[in-house]
Amino acid sequence: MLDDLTAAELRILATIDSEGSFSAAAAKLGLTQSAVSHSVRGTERKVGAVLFERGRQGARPTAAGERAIKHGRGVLRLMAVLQEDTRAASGAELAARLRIAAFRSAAAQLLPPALTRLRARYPQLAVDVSIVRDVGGGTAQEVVAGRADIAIVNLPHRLPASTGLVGGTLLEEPYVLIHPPGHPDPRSLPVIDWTENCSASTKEWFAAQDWLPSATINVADDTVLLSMVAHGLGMAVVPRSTAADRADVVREDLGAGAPRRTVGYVAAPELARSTAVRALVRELRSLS
Amino acid sequence: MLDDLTAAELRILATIDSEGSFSAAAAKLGLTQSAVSHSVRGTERKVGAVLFERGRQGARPTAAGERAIKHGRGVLRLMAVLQEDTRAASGAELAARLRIAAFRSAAAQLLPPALTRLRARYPQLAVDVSIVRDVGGGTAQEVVAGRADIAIVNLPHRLPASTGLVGGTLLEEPYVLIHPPGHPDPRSLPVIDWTENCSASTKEWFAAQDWLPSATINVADDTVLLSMVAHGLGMAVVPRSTAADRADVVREDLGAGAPRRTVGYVAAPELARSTAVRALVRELRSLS
DNA sequence: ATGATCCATGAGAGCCGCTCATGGTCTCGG
DNA sequence: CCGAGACCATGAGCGGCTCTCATGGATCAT
Repeated sequence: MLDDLTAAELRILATIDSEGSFSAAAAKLGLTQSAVSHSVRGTERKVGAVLFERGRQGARPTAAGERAIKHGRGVLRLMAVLQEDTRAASGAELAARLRIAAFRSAAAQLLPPALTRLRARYPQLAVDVSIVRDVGGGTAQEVVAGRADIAIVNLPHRLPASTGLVGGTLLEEPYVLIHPPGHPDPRSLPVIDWTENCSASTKEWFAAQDWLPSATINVADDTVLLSMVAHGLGMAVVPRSTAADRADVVREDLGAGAPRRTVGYVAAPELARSTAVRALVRELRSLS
Repeated sequence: MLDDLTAAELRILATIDSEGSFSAAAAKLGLTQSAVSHSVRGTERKVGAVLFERGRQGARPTAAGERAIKHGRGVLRLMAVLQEDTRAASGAELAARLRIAAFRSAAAQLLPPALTRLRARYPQLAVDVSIVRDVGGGTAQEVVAGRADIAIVNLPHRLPASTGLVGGTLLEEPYVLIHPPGHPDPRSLPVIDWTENCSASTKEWFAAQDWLPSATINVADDTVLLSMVAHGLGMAVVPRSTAADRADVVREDLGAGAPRRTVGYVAAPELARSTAVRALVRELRSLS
């Protein structure tokens, strides 16, 4: 009852959950099925609750087990961060693995310069970038599921606060109107929209205008969109940085009422304080 | 290097930090000084960094030690939450201890009804309320220092985001003007201000008025303030709930431009997800 | 010097978590 | 209906880890 749980026990709980049975977890962890059985029994005694329903198909977590597993994963993450972090603070190289989930345009525009500087500062830091389409749960879902340490998100991001994630703002920028060079009346062109575009604020802006776009084309990729605009197929409203460094389109400032997009990040609270995540956030912020 | 740290080791680190020496920590934990020494040596080996500078005055954490201790405290808190929480989920009584830090008026007005309902829901939940003057770091400081699980704060609250706390809004209410009953010209009375009053927004409001208070009296306690107003010593601008249920003062609505105060909470991220903290937040929110 | 603080270290006791071996229970397929 | 093959449970025993009990060494006061 007053006994501590060990990291090994928590790892066993988590592994049973993801593998689905005691024996599979044992195999995965290089242990005996017996060890796993004993261990679970022990933690159940310590916690004072039954954590798994054992059946022929393996083991399923009970309600209590769910909570234990969830918090247990948090403990394990935090302990990993503790080790990496104190090693880093002692002057050793930060030799961790940082898993970033980002939507395409962020990965293409924000991450390269930030990662360059991060690599210069921490050469031993291994970085995984996974590209996630920013629909549904979006990139934050990757953090919730434990597949990423930090997610780059478009703010405001609609995810129940109950997930317990923490985050912050990275940069804010206005949208600009882009159109083909040399067109006599760009606003008569059809609008090219982009699936992952944070459409709420741009839609609002369009609604407030006294002119209406003639038609709408939907495109899945921002590079394709830029190329279509450059070829005269239409005009588009995109974040300024998306259109930066393109000589083949014309940017038109939308003035004070321009829609703006805010890019932020989200991380599990245990990881938000780790050196690796904080270093990345610092680099991303210093870009603008 | 790949070895897990145990909860006992983390507790030893934290205790050395707060007690200042190996021997004092040993005494506090009911261990031998030898055990502490061995333990620290072991964790230093596991982590790969020296965590304490040993001197004649005891032991001081190194930079690496600071980080290990900080994260270690987080791990310990999270492990405690894990145990309480899974027990609660298994149908047992939630038998935890919830430490609340609040400023005086919140403790007096918000907490009593919320705690009544909390007690009805979780009879076994032990609650400690500590009153903290809302100056300087304010109540949030108590959470940062680990002396409280949740703090009631006035928003916006100015604390560096780097502390990694999470929080939210609980309620928002307007300020009202109160003055003695039956006074011919209440606005000619001196203003009684109150040290803990969230003065920024009320100062702004006064500055925007076309009349100026004749003088200012400062009082340290809201009950005293109300009593002074009731006795005709002056008038005051206070949050509406502060003046509620007082028949001996007159409340005057300040209209649409009235200053407002926002009350929120702040908690360590590990604790924000615990059943106890979430239950309290739920109760506090359902008051308004 | 002597004592009072610290922390370090070596040797042993005890506990805890592992493996090994075995047994129980349920669900298949012949 | 009876093995075979999934599961998980349990008891015995071994090894390692972490305690205590001794010391010992360093530094600072008186």
